Amino acid sequence: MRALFGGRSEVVKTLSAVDWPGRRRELNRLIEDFEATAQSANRTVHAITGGKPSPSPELMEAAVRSWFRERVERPDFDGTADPGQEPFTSIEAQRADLQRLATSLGAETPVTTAWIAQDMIEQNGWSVEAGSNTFRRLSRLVARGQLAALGRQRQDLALLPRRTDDEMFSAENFRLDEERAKARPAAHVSIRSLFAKYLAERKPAAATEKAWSRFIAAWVEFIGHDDAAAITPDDVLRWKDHLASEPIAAGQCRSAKTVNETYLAALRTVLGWGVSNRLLSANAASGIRVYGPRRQRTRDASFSDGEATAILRASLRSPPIGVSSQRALAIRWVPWICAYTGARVNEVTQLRADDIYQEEGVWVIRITPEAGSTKNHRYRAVALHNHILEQGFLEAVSNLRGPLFYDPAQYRGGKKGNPQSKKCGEFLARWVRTEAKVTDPRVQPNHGWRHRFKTVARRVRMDAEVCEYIQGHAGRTEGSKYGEQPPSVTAREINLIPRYQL
DNA sequence: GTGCATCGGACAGGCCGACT
DNA sequence: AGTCGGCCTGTCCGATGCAC
Repeated sequence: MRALFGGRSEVVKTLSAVDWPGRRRELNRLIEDFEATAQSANRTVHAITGGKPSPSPELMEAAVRSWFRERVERPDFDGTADPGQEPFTSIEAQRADLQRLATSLGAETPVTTAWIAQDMIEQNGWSVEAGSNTFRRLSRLVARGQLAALGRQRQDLALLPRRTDDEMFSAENFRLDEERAKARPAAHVSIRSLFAKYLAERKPAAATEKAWSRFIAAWVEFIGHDDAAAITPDDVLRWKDHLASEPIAAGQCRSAKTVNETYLAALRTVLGWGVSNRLLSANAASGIRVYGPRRQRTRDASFSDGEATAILRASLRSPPIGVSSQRALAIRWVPWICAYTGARVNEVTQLRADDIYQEEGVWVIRITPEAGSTKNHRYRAVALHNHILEQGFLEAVSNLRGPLFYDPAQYRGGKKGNPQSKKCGEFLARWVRTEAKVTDPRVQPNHGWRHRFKTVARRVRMDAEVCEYIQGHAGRTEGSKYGEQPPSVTAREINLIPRYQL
């Protein structure tokens, strides 16, 4: 192995890039190179040492029986061959050789026997050296198979009933082979490789990849192996109990929802993918779930009037000392946009300068997965409320380029699951707690706007279908998925929301 | 020291396909 | 078409680390 790494036991590389994104890219490239080298080295070592199993006598016998069955069931194996034909006579000529090999140790291996044996070794992925004892043993078994096939052929030619002279080819032995094959575990399938294939095919959102990677890792950690085919329902049950009873922070346990719909769902889905792609025979996690108490709600999820005005008032105060211009801009405008459009906070924090434009004479914001992500993977354009325009939002962003609420230059090369736009949303959540002093843990600091938007929309009888569109909910009925909500329509409905008087 | 980036983690929200 | 539940995604919070 060491020789394949230039005789070294350590690999040291120095990063040459001067900035963080560059370094991260360089590091990723180096890691990829290293892993590729390690993999190819592994393959080389594997090829040298075999790594492949040496077959047991039982396995070899079974393989010869399987060859025999295939041979005699082949369409060209019939009793019509003319005994005078060349192939027939040559087989007859080999008969004596085969007989000698099958019964005595020192005999020469006929070339056909060697070919069949070699083919068998390759087919089964065995490690058997030509000329080794195992090879000779296999050759003798193959010779017995050839003799039995020959005997069968002679019986067919002479229209004699088929009879098995060699016990090795008895019906009972074929039956036992089938039983053993059923009992034998399937080829090793690692749960990590299944997950990787699932990711490659499904291409889930970055947030999902981030979360599920942890769950799969937690599973492997718990069960102590990586073999997906070896997982039993009892294993999964033990994991379920462990997850539901393990104390997490503050002496609490995970909720049933967390266990069922994140940890178990991830495992179940990945195993299910394995089953549907014929890599596994059963989904060991299927149907396993925790039954826990329902969560109780003791207040409305939307901001109260007092909370809403507290946040909006705080947005007008000068921002905390030291925050970047982007964060200051976020504090000033994001709460207002959330209040008047009911958008998800990160749909707003990912807005770019180009996403604010005029259409049909109406100023709109474009919320699009291109900027980062949207939950329903769809684009939408939503009018800005007159109150936002009057406060000078357009002027505030008119000179900006690119993302409005975070600075791409600050990017250090983090994964897609932790984008800067989300961090801006998290920053605002903290700001709501500490600066705007909305501290009730039963209401979410940003998401509370979405609930409130819906509540207010009902109060002013906003058109329900347009409201769904504005908030970026997938259409509830088939009909609502057709057609568009033009800016003039969203403008009309959005301006039904009464102005916040501070 | 501090602001921002990153990651780990719990869980709420909500899409969407299956089932009537 | 409406309902339901599983799957998936986003929100929120905590901890830690780096650069200025």
